[in-house]
Amino acid sequence: MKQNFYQKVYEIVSKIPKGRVTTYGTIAELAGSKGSARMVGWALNSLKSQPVNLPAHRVVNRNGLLTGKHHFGGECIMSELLSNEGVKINGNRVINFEDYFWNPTETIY
DNA sequence: TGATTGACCAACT
DNA sequence: CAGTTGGCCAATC
Repeated sequence: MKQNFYQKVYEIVSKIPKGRVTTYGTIAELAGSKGSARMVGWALNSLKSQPVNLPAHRVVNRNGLLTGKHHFGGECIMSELLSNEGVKINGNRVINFEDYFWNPTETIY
């Protein structure tokens, strides 16, 4: 069975290593639709009602900004989680984002 | 079924 | 610098 966009998103996000972050656009691209970064957010949004536990806090926007922080149930939750894993956060942005950036294609291959 | 929305991205005004 | 527009695709109303 072909994996849907959702399925791919879940798969990729669940594979994000601790202390790393990735972007919606990258996930969307790997999932098969580059322009569908919004769908990634949609998928993650559905996670709130699902029994799975994906590190969605490790997914940030293209600029390394924590755009989804408000959807974690709080404004500090996302930054707290990331900083707890070793990812330094400056307000709503990941410090040294390029250095923390995780490329799914390298791990999933 | 049609219209709206959505945790984005890029470009333009 | 802030606001708008177009694009992308699927879910929800």
